[in-house]
Amino acid sequence: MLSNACKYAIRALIYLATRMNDGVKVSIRELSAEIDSPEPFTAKIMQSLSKQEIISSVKGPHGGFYIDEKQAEIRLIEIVKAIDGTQVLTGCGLGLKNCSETHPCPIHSEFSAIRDGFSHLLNEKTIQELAIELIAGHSKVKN
Amino acid sequence: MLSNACKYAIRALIYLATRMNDGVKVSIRELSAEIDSPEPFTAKIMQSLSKQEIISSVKGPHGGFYIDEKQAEIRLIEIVKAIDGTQVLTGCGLGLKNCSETHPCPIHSEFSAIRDGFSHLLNEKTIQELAIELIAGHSKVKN
DNA sequence: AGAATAAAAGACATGTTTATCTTAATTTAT
DNA sequence: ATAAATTAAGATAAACATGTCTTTTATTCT
Repeated sequence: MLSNACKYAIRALIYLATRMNDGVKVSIRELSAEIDSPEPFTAKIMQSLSKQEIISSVKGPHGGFYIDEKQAEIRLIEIVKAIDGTQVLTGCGLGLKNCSETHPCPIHSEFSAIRDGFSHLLNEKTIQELAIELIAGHSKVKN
Repeated sequence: MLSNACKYAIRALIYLATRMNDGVKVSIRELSAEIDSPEPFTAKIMQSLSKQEIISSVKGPHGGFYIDEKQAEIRLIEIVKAIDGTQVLTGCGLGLKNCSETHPCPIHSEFSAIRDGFSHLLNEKTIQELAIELIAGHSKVKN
C-alpha cells in the first residue's frame, strides 16, 4: 500500500509530535531508534520532508528535527503525497491507465470504494491527534 | 496495492475465462495484446500460474494457455496469494512487524477495516463472474 | 577563533521488481 | 521424419526502491 519510506515518515512525524513542546530537537540517531528504522535511510526521508517544510530542522550542537504547532496539524494524506505521490489515492486496482466510470476495469466500483475509504482515513487523521494517542500509551510506533 | 505482475495476472485470467468454451488456446502474443501487457513479462507470469495449476497450457502448434471450468471458479484472492503472497492481506499499515490489537500502530483499527474490506472484495469475486461482465461489455481489461 | 556537533547533500551499494532475450523442449501438421 | 509453432526455462538487463557512506555546511559551545 504505502512505501517503506512513507511508513517511516509517518511514524517519525507522529513521534516528533509527541516531543513538540519539550523544546528539544531530536537527532536522527534518536529518532531512528525510537521508530525502529534504518538511520541513514531515515535521514534521507527527513531531509526531503524538511525541504518540503513538512518538518523543521536545525544543524549543529543540540540541533535536530522538530515540528511546530502548525506542522503538527497536517494530515496523513499530506505526508503520503509528499513521499509516494497520488497514485495510491487515485490509481486503478488492475493498473488500467484510463479506468473510469465509463471505461471501468472489472473491479472498478468495488475497488474505488476501498481506495476512497483509505483516502478518507488519511484525510481524517492529523499528526497531532495520533501523537496524543501515542503519548497516552494507546499505540506504538516501534516494534 | 497489488504488484504489476499480479494486475496482469488477474486481467489475463479474466480474459482467458471469456474464451473458455471456444475450444481454442490463446497464445502469449494474443493474450498480451488483449490485456495490453508486455509480452515476455506476461509469459513469465503465465508460466508461474501454469506451474501452480491456476491455469493450463499446451505447447506446439495451436497450443497456448487456457482455463477449464474448475479453474474459472477460483477467486481473485487465490491469484493474489499465488503472485504477491499474503502481506497485502495481513500486513500493518505503518510497517510494524508485530502490530496487533494489544500492540497497535496509530492507525491499526481503521487500517484493518480497509485491508479487510479489500480481502473481502478479493474473496467474493470469481474469475468467471468477472468474465461474464467483460463479455457483456460492462468492463474492460485493456486500455 | 577553534573544536565539536549535527543536518544536508550527494555518491555509492544492494535488493527487488519489471522487462527482455536466447535456447530448449514439446506438440502438431505435412 | 521433418519443419513449424508455441510454451518452458534460464540468463541477462534496466529501473526503481531501499539502504549506506563520505564530505560539506551550519551552528553552538568553549
